[in-house]
Amino acid sequence: MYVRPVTDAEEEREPLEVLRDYIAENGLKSSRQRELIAEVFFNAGGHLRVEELLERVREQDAKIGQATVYRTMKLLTECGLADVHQFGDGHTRYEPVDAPEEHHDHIICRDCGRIVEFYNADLEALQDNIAKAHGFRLTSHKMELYGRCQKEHCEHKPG
Amino acid sequence: MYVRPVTDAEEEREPLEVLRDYIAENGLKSSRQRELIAEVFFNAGGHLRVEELLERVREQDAKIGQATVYRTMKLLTECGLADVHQFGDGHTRYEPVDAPEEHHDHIICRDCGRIVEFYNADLEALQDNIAKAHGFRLTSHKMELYGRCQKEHCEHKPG
DNA sequence: CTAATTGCAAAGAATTTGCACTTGC
DNA sequence: GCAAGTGCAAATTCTTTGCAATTAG
Repeated sequence: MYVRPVTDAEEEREPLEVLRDYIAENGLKSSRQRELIAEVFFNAGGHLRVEELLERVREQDAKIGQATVYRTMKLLTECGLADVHQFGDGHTRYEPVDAPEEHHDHIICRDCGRIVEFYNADLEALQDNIAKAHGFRLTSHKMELYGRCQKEHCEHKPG
Repeated sequence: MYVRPVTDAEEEREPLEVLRDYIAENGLKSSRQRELIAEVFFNAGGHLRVEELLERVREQDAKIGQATVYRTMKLLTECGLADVHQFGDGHTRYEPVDAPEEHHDHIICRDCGRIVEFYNADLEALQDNIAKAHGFRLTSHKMELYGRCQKEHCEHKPG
């Protein structure tokens, strides 16, 4: 797994802090529900479907409505704290954006559904060049590699 | 737009021919509807939503059911003649696979929704290497660059 | 106080499925 | 003739929305 090097200068801000600031700056209000959903989301390890997230959130507060989870995930996406993915299994997945400046991509196993993250600097640079060559100013990208992982690593079965 | 060089040796087979063979080899049956849907699909230029495809197909035969279009697109995907894409606007899009060995990727404009295709050999090679490095045998990939095209090219508005 | 947020249930949108009828092989 | 394909409508699944009640600032 790629581990981002964090220097003192670029120290990361807590996601919840970023969220609170965004809320304050936009005339919104914080709430117990939003805090809970965000907290569960950021501690969950990523690639969560809304359904899974709702499940985990309800372990802490059974009364949370699914609409609130949808609304909160949209909010987190707006303020740049979450990324949306469609890996082709029909489920929308959200993933925390820990370090906006160090984007990562995904390899998905067609056999077992395992999702592996990777980071490749050459790839990032290449993408920028391609976009420029076509007259685009790049804002983000998604790259998904689909394949089969070696048998010895292929532990889980698709859900 | 990238144009694939076609040599005599790797001459392309007509998609409809490929489809007919697949049907024959798998104990399926051809039908007027399938032929029509496939024909419209391959002549449509790509990135079609099912809804748009259904519309165009019904111009030729108003009685075609939407379920048939869904079922046919699934069939075309199975036999490698169509690729599925989710570009994040909430619509599933299908695109013809003309030349399986010359995959292309997409740049999508966040402002006008324009979808531009590109091919980059370095990118393809890099992907293979990345997959290998993670113990995956690559079967396919999707890469989507999101950005903003220069104003002078930004003609259409998002639909 | 006032406006934003919530939970619920209903509404929507996209896709799949059951089934009787039709059609290709 | 039999199995596969079709069209329709109903059923699913995922997500959004309307609204009255609640809550943060």
